Amino acid sequence: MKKHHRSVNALRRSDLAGLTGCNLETIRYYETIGVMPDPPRTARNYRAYDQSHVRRLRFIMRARELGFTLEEIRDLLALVDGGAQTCGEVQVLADAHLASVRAKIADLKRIEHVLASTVAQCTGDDVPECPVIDALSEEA
Amino acid sequence: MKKHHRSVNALRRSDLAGLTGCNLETIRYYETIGVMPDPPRTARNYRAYDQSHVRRLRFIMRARELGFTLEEIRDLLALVDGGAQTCGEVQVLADAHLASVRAKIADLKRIEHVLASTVAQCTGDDVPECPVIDALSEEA
DNA sequence: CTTGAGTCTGTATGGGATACAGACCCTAGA
DNA sequence: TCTAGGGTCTGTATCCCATACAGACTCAAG
Repeated sequence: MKKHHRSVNALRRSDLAGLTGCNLETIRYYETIGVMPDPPRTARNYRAYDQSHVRRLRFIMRARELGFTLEEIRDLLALVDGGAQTCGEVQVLADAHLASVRAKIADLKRIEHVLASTVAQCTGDDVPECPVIDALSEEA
Repeated sequence: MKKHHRSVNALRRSDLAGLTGCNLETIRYYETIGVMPDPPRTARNYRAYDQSHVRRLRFIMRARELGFTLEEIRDLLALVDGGAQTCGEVQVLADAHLASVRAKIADLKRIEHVLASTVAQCTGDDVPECPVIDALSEEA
């Protein structure tokens, strides 16, 4: 047994980071903004995490991967923490997020279209005339 | 004639903002980061813009609308300011930007797909079981 | 006991703005 | 001519989502 002087199953910050893949400092950040709870401390003031923290951090990370903002995640967690979340409530949040993701995609597609069709006109030559510069400079 | 005591065609900050639709404070921000030049000042230290500033700010705003970062815009402007930009040089920058836009779209589409197919399983009912929560909580 | 690694806190950085405070100034109306 | 209101000036704070670093402390292995 390694770590035999530490209380059973107590995880330090680096352990939690290792188990979740989350950056060390980010964990602390999540605590200060309140999406992760302040963990209990050892006698020497070290954070002592357990499996519940691992689960919660993974939840947060998966939500972030799906593009939920920390504010949205806070709302999701508030439902879950209340213990009485309903599928309906969660769906409202998820649908709202989905809508904003779709809006961003639409925005970027518009940009991509303009950009691609402009760049397509470039000769790529050693000449100063350039459709991209023209598009940005035009006195529309 | 209005404004007859101001030097001919001198534009104040609010004039430039009005002509371009750019936020007042943003203009100052662009000056501090150097994408807009420090304009000449009146005797009383007021910024005195002219048409060249209008053109440059419009250029910047169009580039921002196309999602260029201010850093990328700085590069574009450096080429233009050099007066010897070539279509080839500009194309390199625009192509790089286009690639990053496409990467973002791909990312968001992946997110959209996961999110949409998960939410589609929601009953929306007043029950605690929810596929979205399950997906975020799963011990994968 | 020493040494290196881990942890603690507070604070700075980044991008891209936006907002506000407190001082100054300008112009139109009375 | 005075005054009231707006505009302008600067510096600094705020937002989001982290990431990084400094300086102090502590822990574990040799």
